[in-house]
Amino acid sequence: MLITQLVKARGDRLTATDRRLVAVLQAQPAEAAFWYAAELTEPLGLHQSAATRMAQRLGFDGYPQLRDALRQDYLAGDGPSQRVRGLLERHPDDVLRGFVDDEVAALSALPQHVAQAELDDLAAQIVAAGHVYLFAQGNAAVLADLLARRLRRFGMRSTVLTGADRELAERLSALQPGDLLLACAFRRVPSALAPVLEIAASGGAFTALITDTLLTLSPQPDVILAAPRGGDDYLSLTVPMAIANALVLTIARQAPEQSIGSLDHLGALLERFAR
Amino acid sequence: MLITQLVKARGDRLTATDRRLVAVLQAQPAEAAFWYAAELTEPLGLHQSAATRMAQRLGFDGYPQLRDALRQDYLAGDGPSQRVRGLLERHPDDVLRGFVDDEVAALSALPQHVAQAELDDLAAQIVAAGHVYLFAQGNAAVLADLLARRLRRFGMRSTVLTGADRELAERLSALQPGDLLLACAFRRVPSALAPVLEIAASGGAFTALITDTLLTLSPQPDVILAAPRGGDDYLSLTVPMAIANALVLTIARQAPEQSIGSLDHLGALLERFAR
DNA sequence: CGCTCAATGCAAGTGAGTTTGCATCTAGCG
DNA sequence: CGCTAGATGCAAACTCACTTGCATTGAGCG
Repeated sequence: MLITQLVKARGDRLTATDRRLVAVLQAQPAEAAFWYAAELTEPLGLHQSAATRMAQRLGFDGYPQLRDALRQDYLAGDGPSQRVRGLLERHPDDVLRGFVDDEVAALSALPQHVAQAELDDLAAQIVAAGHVYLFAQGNAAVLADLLARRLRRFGMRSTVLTGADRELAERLSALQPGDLLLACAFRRVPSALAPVLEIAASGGAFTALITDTLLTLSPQPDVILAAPRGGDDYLSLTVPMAIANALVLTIARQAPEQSIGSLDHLGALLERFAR
Repeated sequence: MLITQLVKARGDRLTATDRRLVAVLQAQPAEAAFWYAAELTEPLGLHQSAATRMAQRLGFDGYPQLRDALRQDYLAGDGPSQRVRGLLERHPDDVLRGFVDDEVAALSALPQHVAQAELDDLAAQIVAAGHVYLFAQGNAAVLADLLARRLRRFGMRSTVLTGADRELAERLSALQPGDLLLACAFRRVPSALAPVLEIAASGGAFTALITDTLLTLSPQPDVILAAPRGGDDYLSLTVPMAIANALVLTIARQAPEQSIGSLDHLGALLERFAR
């Protein structure tokens, strides 16, 4: 994309305000191609001259010249005609486009498979839980890591359960009634999942599972959030990660004082490190 | 299409010249939405006032009003911003739906920001590299982990660079010419990034960066793959993860015997564990 | 054949959008 | 702490696209 190339080449001259404007141009290329300077700057509370100066810092005579360039770029590369072409004939060489198409399709379908009400339920359980255990094996481990990071930011305590059996058993030995186990597993059932679920359930913990197709397990988790992933051969974590993110957002919504307060606390701690 | 509707309704008042102009508007709706009156009329050897008068005969105050209508019609119908419509009617309580909308929008735009050719270049460098160093801090660390896992499956050696300065320095001490550094950084520049890039570059390594907005760094990486992430407040890793996945797929495509062979090898090893 | 009306080109006038000099403010630096 | 350089807002000046009155042309019609 032209605007990205321009920033790569001349970005060192840009100010913070310029970058805010550029971000808008990147996010809304079609609309921005029509805008006057004021239409670009006013939503950001900036004067229209900011647009002129950003354009000049990017090497153009003025803002209209930048806009012309954006129009050309938009019509040449990303115009609607190109788009339709893209959807019809699959791109044999464009791995990125093909992959993105699959991912978008899978992601768009996610709300049909997971209801907000289910997220609300699980979020409430997590907010109420004493300690959260996150189980994952293999690639799914990055999901558990991500969830652990986000929960930590909210001031919630969690333990990531990864690795071999002995490791798992050790970590689970601290489990108490009122705790919660959230497992992430895809395609195949990890051999450790059944015992972990059993231990958690018999220990009085609430159990939940984020998965793609693993709908029948024994013991059955209390909550299952399941949505198919896109693509056939290469399975990404986009869809389950979206579930995880939406879950985090739902938690933040349910316990705003706790989550926001924790972020403030985090900021204060960070400043003490910066000294 | 709007212009067709207008002619149906008011076409009886149009002159022969008007119809020639309308035909151009119908044939090139995307381009015409940008044109000044003169740009529309001059290719036909007509004066710009012809545009004004055609617009008036179609019921508009003047030519700019007609053009605005064409733009609206273009953006609403054929344009890529049907997603904007989805973003307007926001779901206040459905966190999942809102989040998915943002993510789909950002992901759809990804191919506009990163070209397959760029992925091809970087993939070739990675295939040729002796050792791959993956740098990431904070949330981005999950990305580095994911890349490390995928590369490992292809039989490529990699080192994840996370954590504090001393740790980084130790790991980097093994860096050799012909190695490759792939950094992941978003929104803010991690303080360790500049020295790491410097060390890698001066050590003869190829340097690359996956990012959202960090386009200007010193030293500048050899390759930058940049695409904005969706949403305003909550920034997910969906878009950068898609870049990473597409990169992995591109590598697999470029070095099929190596990547597939490694997977076979992995399967054989797994069986020996299962015994 | 000449009259009338509508269409079109021309060019001056108008107004919206853009640029730019100036003043203010902030951050970096000695 | 004061100084300098750069960034930003403001407002006047300016540019340029658009409109409109007028003149010309051509077609239709008595």
